[in-house]
Amino acid sequence: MNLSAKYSPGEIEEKWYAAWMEARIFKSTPDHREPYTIAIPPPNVTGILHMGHVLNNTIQDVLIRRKRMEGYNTCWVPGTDHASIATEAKVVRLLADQGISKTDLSREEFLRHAFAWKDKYGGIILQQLKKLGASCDWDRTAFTMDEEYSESVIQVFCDLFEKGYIYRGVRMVNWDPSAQTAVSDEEVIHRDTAGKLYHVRYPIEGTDDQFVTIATTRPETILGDTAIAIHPEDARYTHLHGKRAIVPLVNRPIPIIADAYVDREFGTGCLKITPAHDINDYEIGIRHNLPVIDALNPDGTISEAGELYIGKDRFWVRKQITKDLEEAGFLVKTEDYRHSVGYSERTDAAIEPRLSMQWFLKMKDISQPAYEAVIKGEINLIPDKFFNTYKHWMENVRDWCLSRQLWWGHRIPAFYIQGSQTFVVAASEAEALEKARAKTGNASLTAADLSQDSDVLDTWASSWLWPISIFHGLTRPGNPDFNYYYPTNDLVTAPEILFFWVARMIIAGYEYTGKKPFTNVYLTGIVRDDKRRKMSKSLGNSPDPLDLIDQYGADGVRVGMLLSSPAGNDLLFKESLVEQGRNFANKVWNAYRLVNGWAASAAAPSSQETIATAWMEARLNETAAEIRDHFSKFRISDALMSVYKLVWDDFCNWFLEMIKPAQGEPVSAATLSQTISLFEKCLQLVHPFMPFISEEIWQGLKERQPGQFISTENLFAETEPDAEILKDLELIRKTITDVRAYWNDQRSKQSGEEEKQDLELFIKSDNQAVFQQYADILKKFLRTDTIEFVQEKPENAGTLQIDTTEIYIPLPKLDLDAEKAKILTDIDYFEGFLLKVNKNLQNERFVSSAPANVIDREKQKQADAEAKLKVLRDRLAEIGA
RNA sequence: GGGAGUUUAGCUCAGUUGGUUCAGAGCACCUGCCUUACAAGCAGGGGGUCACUGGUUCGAGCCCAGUAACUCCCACCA
Repeated sequence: MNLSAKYSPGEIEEKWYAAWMEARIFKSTPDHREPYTIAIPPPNVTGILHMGHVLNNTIQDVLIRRKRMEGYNTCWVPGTDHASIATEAKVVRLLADQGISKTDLSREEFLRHAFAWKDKYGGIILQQLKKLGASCDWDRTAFTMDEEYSESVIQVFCDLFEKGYIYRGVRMVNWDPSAQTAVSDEEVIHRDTAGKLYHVRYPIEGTDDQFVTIATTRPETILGDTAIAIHPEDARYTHLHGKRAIVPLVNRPIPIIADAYVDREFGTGCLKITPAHDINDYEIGIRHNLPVIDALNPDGTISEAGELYIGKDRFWVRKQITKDLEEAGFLVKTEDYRHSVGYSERTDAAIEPRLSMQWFLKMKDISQPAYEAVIKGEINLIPDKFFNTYKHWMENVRDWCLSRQLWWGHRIPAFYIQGSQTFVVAASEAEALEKARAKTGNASLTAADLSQDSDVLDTWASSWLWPISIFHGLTRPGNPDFNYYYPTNDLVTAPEILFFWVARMIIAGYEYTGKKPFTNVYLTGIVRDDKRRKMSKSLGNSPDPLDLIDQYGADGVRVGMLLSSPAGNDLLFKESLVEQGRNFANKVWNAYRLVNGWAASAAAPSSQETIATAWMEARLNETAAEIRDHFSKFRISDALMSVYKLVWDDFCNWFLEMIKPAQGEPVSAATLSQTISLFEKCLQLVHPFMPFISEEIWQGLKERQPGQFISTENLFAETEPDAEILKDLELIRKTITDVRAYWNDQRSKQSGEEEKQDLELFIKSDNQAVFQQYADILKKFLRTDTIEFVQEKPENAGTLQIDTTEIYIPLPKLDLDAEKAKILTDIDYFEGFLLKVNKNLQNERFVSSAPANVIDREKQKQADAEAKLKVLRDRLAEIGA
């Protein structure tokens, strides 16, 4: 078979993904084996694959594939999130492009458009995950607005209401004027923003020339002012106590109140109070019983209550009112001012604090088991630095605003009776009617008398049920899938949503199943560019993962992504990492080309072949143990690096070179078959990281049965590595490296014909047996025919010392001065070293307090150093000091 | 303002309860090689006062205190 010198992933990846699907090896059904389950963090249904997804899903796939090969019944459940705000915003934009305004549509019409959009574009991201190699059980693909899933969301809402955890109330919320909905605290991003601080004076009622001056960054909110506040002990303003001020332009008299909240140091020490549009003002308003003037409409324009500028946008008004205040003589001064402004995570609109009627979930009691679970270590956060973050958040948990003023999502199952504020909560309209009749005592109520709350639930109020509802644990409690797969094992997600999602899943898990939803939470880092900037569309610094896959192959992308991403650390993504991944794939490919081209002979294996296979076997077992350890600690990139070095250095550069026959020559049949078996084992270690190429080569190495795949073979058994051969080969490898370096260096100092002299080795060693045993390997790697063992140094030979072994290498031109200098440097070093060791051993407190093994080591160090020094001093004497 | 974390080679990071010859890895860099699997490669090499200062200890990259710089999370002053 002729194989290309360059590995081309494209067709191979498609071929094997199709074969895996055909053979249904990702499919999981409950059986006698131990399950290993991961619930995917569902991406937005209309999302497309970005680098964050690549990182996150590569890690999940690595975990799943590894466990699959270890014999677990692995189940990775994929799915998507309806992502209420993000999706609704997208649909609104799409409709706007078609000239349709959301406000012109009925709820039903809008939802028809939204579902059409979802059906067309929804799930694209899942197809993209397949390109990456994600081995999900696609038959289980879930969506948070599936009928049964929705049922569970509503069921939970009703239940929480019954239990008294849910309440309805007027609260100051973060209002997104663009999406026209409340958003949670977690969805507000605070950014330092350049603004202005406007100093505005309010006339004191009943005077012509007295004013009180306040400072504000939002002059348009003057329209909603209902008081001026000063600090009760501020001597500058005691004369104002009990007086009233006049709001400029609108000419509304408002009280001047005293409240200790006011910071005397800031601005003028006077604070205007706008209860409807500032959370602190709102609280002051409650304390002082102030009226509330809501001067803003939901879309961010001035409402009728604002009296002026009605219907104009808040930012336009800010400019205009400044001008008008100035003209009327109320604007004292304006200064540049940087301050923190909240922006909507979804729409990037500046958030307005706004009073509105919302639904809330009381968090304190319900979150207690979730708090304890992590404290007690029932659930592990990886890395554990997130433990403190989690603890801190849980100890200061705030009530959760559940309602969103959107249409796309789960509609809140509250039904108002005859347009009043009296309501019932029920899972269906029929049930609601029953409850309404009971509540009102009016048996003649009909469905027409009920109107359902128009809000939908926060997205997280559905996705917090994810690990439960993907197995229908609420709608069909105790079903076999749920019993078998739940709790899931590992969750892989971003730290950004630790509170949004992870904490709430834990809460829901304990509340509704009495069990944790998962055991380990692996928190990935954020994918950044090499300048540590977050990848974003606007910066244009985010490569398209699909382009990368086209260019480098999915295996290369996966490896590139994992090469430098320990858990919880941000990943500085560079395309060169993906290149490195591709190069690794190519390396493996070429190892395959080499082995594939070998013919088998009937001859018995040579001694070096026997040594090579035994050594490779030992290295493999040693590294496999290392990798197991890394996986047990979720050190995925360390595990990858172990595999990388095992394959590249040990397997390719040492093992294959050891057994490689001269061109066109065969290798012994026994060695060839052992090589194939060793290669297979390497590929099994590679497979979780590079599923495609490992499958391709594994299939090519031997005839396979239909339905036989690399992942259906269990990982090889744990075997203790042969320590002796590892130690011996370590010495041999060091010898080869040192001799090469020495020979290269010396040759560069020779000149003319002398350079052509062949390398010859004469060895004087108290370790002679080992060198003898591996002489063939030394000869092969050093390209020499001559290795002899001697007691005396030959004429005209330089000396290379390794530990206490002396290797004499004949050279036409010797640089004795350089050799002497080197000996002196080494003597210096080892004398210093010995001094330190001796100091320890002569120190009574060391000898009495250090453990026995440490003392033994110290004695060994002493002996080693003394032996080396002796050889060095002898050489120095011989050379003629 | 509250909390957490980081600081080790040019870059990104390991260094597992203080004890091998401990100062490491990958990449980058330098040198020599188109050696018959692979130049997407092979062989070899240089490079760090472990942020700083003090302390504990027979012994500190590791523990303690202080200092400096940076990062993140939470809350937020109009």
